[in-house]
Amino acid sequence: MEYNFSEIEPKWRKFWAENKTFKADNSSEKPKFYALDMFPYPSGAGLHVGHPLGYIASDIYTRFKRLQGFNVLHPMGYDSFGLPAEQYAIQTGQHPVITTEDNIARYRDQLDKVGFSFDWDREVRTSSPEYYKWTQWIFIQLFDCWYNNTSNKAERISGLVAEFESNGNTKVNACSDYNNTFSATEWKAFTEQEKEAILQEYRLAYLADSWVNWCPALGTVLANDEIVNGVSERGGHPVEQKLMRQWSMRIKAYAERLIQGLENVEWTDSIKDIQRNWIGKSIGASVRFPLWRGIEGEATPEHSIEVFTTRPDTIFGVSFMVLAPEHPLVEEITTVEYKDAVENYKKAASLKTERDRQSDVKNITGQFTGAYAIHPFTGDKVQIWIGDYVLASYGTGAVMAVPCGDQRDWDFAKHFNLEIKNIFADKDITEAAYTEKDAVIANSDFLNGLAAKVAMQKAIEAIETKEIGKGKTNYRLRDAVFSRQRYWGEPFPVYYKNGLPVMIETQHLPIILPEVENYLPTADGQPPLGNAKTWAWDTTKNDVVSTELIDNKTIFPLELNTMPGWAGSSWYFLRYMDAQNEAEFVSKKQADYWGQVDLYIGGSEHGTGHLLYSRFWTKFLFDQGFINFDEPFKKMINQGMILGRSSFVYRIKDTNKFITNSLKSNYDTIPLHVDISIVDNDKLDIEAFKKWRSDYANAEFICEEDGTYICGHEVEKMSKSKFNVQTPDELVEKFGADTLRMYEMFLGPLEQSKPWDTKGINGVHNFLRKLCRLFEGELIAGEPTKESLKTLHRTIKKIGDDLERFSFNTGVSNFMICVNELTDQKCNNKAILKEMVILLSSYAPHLCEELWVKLGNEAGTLSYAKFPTFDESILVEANFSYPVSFNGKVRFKVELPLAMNAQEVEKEVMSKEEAKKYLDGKDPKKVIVVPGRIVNVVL
RNA sequence: GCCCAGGUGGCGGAAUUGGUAGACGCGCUGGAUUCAAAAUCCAGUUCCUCUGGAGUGCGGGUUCGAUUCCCGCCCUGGGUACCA
Repeated sequence: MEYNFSEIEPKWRKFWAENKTFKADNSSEKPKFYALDMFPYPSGAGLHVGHPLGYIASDIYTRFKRLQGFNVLHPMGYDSFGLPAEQYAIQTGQHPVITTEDNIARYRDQLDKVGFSFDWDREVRTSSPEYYKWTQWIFIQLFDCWYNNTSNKAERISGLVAEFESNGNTKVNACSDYNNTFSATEWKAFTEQEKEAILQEYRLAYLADSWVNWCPALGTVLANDEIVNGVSERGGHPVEQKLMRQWSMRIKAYAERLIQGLENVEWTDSIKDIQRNWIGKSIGASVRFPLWRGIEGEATPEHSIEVFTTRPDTIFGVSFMVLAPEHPLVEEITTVEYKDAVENYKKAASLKTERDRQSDVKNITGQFTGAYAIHPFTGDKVQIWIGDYVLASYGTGAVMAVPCGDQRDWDFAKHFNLEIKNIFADKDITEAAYTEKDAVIANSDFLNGLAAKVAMQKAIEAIETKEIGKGKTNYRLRDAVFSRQRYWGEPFPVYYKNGLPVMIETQHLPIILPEVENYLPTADGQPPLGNAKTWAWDTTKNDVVSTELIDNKTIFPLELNTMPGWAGSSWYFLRYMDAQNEAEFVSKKQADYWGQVDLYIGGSEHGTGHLLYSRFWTKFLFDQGFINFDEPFKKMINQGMILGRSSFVYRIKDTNKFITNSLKSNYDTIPLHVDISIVDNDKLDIEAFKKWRSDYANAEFICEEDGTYICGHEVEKMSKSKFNVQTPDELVEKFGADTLRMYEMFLGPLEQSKPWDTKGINGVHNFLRKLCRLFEGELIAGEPTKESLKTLHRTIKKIGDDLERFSFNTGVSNFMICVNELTDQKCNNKAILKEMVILLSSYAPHLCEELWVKLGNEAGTLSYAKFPTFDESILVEANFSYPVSFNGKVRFKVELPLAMNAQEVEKEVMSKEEAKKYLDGKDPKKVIVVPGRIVNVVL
């Protein structure tokens, strides 16, 4: 049988689509399996071979699960809100809806060519109103909830209001930035305005003035995870700190649960670590240092500086304090004498961008304020400084400086010649601070002689007894800014009444993104939605109306910001379960049936963004009883990146002459990227090169001896500008989808990054052709040979094991071994080939469908066939060829029955001629026999 | 700096529990077939000073036996960072 993939493959893809072969049932007697891929952003560039890598793996796995009798959910969709479509709109005026539609069509076309078993009836697009209706709905739920630290879950805001009305806020244990207390009477006396302002401090989605990362070049704020090395992840523009009124998400409330939850998921250690580090839990104590009032002479407890420390055991080592320049107390405490110096320092610090501050770590700066605090245990006066190594946004924005135990404090003390007390027994701190937590504490009153760990506990006890602080856990995780000054995102279902945000009732959703003439910010600096003419909420008609009608009585302005990219992607896995539901975001029934995602495959670059936010929303939806699981992704695999292999030609400087790779060192050359499509196995197609660009039409070449021009190569990220992008389409065209699927798996372990190289693709293609040759002659129905049965069952075992541990590359190898063996055996037995086809069908589904029919089976039944059962008895051997080693070096082999015990094996081996040769007349000190494994003779 | 992952032939990689290092594929070499080419088939392919020896980044250790376990170091990739 000829391997005519270009005929076979489209035929079966059409068959699957027409017969809805991969439609998932919403209820079934079978066990369920939910396999999810990270849905793509449909960019204009289309897919390159790196994109489908994870999809191929999950597709192979889900096809395997179907064969094992699972009801499989394997959906796909598009994360279709985002910046590139908007920027294209700004440049060309093309509406992002159109760009997005076009890109999705291209993606779909490319995806279809690979033969995935997606259930396309469940497709979601985050930018479609039917979808973002529910994103808006979830936002409203978050707005309507607060976090109760006592019950340790999100609760409705109405319950909080009821509590305020009966008891005020004194008994409330909430995750909140609100520090004041009020009684029930006081609460009732507040105006609506005041009440809402307080409630904002409790809501999980809240409006607040907060320091945000403002990116002037992009004209929007960015979340922490959207900034890399102090510049925007997209575009690399500078980012500055700006105080802005923005929607935020109180993800901090879930910090502890986000750490704890990692214990219950099967993710790699590395991605769990990324999340733990990002959340940044640190255990320590908060301590108040009273201010020393030189003039009044005594400290007043109301005036104190609160610090957070992870080393309360080192409290006797405190010799000064440092506040962040932005700390609110700075102005109050600074003495007249130091006023100008402090002001100057503050100004200088505020002018530094985030990036400057980061790159300037070695440059130690600070300024004494003239004020002193009183050490709560020793009563000593300690100087209060400001310094920009202390961050306003972490802890309390103030530190107790312990130079002997913290390198930054040590550096600061050295630089400004401040005291460095040594409170560690037998540790030298003359050259650097001692930062390990294993020292014995000295010079520390009641902590003397204690190990750091014990001292830590004791210090916290003392701090609590003295009522100057308490044990405390801090998290680095900040609340997530949820507003973006963009057009192409979900509009907020929010209008403003007297400056207060009001949620639109959920029955009026979705609030559809308005048309604008211009996608840029407005002249007065409003976000792009400020350009919309129809963008006001009529509370009598419950409809969006013209902004001209705004009267602030019944018609109010709508929110001009849109939601960030991660809004839609934080819950899409739930929508797939019930994608067509118009009444709910997902029905309880479907959410209960499908439950957690059993297998999630995607890149690890989402470790601090998407994977954290979607866990947060899942926990929230769980708290509110909408779903019954609080971790979205049970098992996750992070596929590695496929890197490009760029080809280079070498042009002699200032000429149009090109030198082949091996001779380039003899000349002064410039390497130039050359399109990989005109290079085959590093050999340049010279004619094609001349045609590639007009300036090369007259190029001259200095070639290898055999007249070929050999290119150099380098492994780099795939990108258009490096001419090293390989699209899957070309390869499907040339070799077929089954070859592409198997080759992408054969490249190496899924999780590893690896360079793309088409050199080896022939090997995989030849394997499929070799397989076809097995089907060329007449196929026989009778008993298979013992040999073939062995081959088959060895393969069943290996393929099954490989799939279970996601080792797809060894899976491909094992198929090759199997086909090589069956070819040697000239196997034409139907029973063997049938099982073989089922095994291979998840890797190479098109060809296997074809062979399945050739074997006399009904078309389309292969996907739901039964995965072959491994029969161990077939592989049982009577003999084993023992490798015999002397001092660990294998010298010869002896074939012996496996039934033999150790003594018999030893006797047999030692009686052999070869053994005598290697013994060389000596007596062995010891002979180790591991039955069925090895014999080792120690001389 | 700290945390995580990794380092094996010319190349991609295999070795699942401490037990024959280099499976499988590419590439390369030689041969068969062919007028020729493609395709296919057969044989070989870790290195060396080759009846032997060395060898899984480097140095040590544990063990009868180490790619695998332990200690120290080097390199590559990823994450993160004045986080108190």
